[in-house]
Amino acid sequence: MIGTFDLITKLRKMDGSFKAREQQVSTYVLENLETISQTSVSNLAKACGVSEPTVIRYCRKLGCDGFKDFKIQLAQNVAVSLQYLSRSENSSPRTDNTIDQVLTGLISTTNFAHNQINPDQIATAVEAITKAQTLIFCGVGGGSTTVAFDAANRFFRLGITSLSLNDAYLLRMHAATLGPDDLMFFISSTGTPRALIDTAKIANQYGAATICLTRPNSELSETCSHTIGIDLPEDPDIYKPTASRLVFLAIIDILAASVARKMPDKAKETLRRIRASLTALHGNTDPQPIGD
Amino acid sequence: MIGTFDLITKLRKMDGSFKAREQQVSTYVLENLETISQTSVSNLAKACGVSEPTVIRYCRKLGCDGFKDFKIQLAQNVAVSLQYLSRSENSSPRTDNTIDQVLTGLISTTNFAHNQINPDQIATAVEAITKAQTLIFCGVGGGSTTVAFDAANRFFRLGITSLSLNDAYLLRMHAATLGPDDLMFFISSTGTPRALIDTAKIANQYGAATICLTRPNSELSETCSHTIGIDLPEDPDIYKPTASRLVFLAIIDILAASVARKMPDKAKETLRRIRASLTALHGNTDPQPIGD
DNA sequence: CTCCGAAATGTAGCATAACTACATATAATG
DNA sequence: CATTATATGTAGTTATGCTACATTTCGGAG
Repeated sequence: MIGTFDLITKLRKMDGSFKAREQQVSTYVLENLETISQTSVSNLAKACGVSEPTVIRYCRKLGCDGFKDFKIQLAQNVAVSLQYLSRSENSSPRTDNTIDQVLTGLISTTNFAHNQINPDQIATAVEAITKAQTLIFCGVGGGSTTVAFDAANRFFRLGITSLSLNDAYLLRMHAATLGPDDLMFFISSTGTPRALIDTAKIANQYGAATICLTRPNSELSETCSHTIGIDLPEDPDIYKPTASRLVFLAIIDILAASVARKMPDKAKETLRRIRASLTALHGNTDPQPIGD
Repeated sequence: MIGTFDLITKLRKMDGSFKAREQQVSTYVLENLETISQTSVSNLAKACGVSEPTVIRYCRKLGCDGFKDFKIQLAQNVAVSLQYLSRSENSSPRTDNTIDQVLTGLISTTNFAHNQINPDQIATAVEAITKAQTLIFCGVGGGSTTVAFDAANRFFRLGITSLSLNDAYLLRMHAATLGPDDLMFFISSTGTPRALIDTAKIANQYGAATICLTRPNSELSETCSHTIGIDLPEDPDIYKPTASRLVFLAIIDILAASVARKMPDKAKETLRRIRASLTALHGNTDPQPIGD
């Protein structure tokens, strides 16, 4: 929808090639970019010493639907262009821009992930999770451990029995206790840890579903029955921690949200109970991350 | 100029505190952020099963001049949030856009946080952390527990003794063992949990540094010696998990990266050792999230 | 010149959008 | 159960964006 191929640029580029009256409009617009969105055709026309239809024809020439569309596109362009200018005031000297670096990294990694995520894989995973009685999230090595921990924490809130494991022995032991109603979910950025691969094999053997969130075509991915494949670039700057686990967490969020929407009643009730159980502690029922 | 201090955020923040009909509008808006700018009051009202004035009142409640203003501000917000998410139409049918919703939420929350983070507070925290011998990260309630866990995991990689706690008893007990060389780092999205506040008091008493990453002006914030203040909107759609803990994690990343840069030699050596210890397991020294 | 025709611009009126004032319904309170 | 408050809807007003058509302007052929 947002066909906004940088309207301002287009406008500048075409400037000069307009017929006399439209040029007047163009000049005025360029000088008042920020305020146009609050103006009406008639005002703008008056300000340019031009008739209303001229303004509209001008908008059309720029590829907009009409004045309305023009205003919105322009407003969006301006907002995008100006967003960085405004943030310099409150922030101090800013000698070191680690803040920018990390947050920019997070955004670009998110964007990168967005293109990689295969909705079908998500859908398949969601279906499997919905069917499962018990979820076991497995991650080893630190980053993935965090993700697994958080995942269990998310899904139990939906009323699904969930736990997370990160110990190589416990992984195998748990796998051996599973049955067809259970699901083991493996998290790994590399897809190589032996502990996970072996555990997946055991789980498969006993008929449990196995899903992994990991690099596609990795050994772990080959072993599990479903894969959510994602291959994120690691920043070689060892001081700049990777954003990949954040994206993994975001994917867990996607799964949790999708699952919740498939079973809204149960989830709603569970969350209500959880929230109620917390009210006594906080005396506060505002929207909050349920459980701090 | 653009008074648009992230309308989407505001909208999410206030969500839940609306009266019934306005809530209906809010819900619809949140689910159709991108298309609102092309809609008219009457259409929107119809789509929500609500009367036109209700829609307008809703806009006013959000601080907009009227529907017109609302549309423009929202369009600008969406543009800023979405500029990163490449709208590639490779993404399949898109019947259910949970993926987009979660990732868009993450990005807009990140942008929002970017504007809130005070570099001075970060700098102060970094200095304190650099001086500390032992770091104890404290978070209770699930989300913050994850963050604390991950934080300890990050900082130990820099060669700083770090652990994380989430048990109310252990928190207090540990606090009682601390001295001036130690630092307790509290994580809470609300800043209200008793366990954390009490623990901070104990830690203060014994001369340990206390830093919190939480809502500014909260009780926790008042108790600690330093605060990294951030007040994130919670998405009241209980099915859509909050992005706030992801931003918290990103802030931890910022801290870790900053600390690492202040002590590059030690950190580098530690990371080298960690990586070496893992090579045997993976046979792989490519840039990777150190430790899967 | 002046006449024609095409391009450029304007006029006036229409449909719809946004908004307002007031009326009705619903919930809270004594 | 009556009485306020609060929430929501109805219907009508104003302003906005747009369209169909009229008028002007200008370049060139006769």
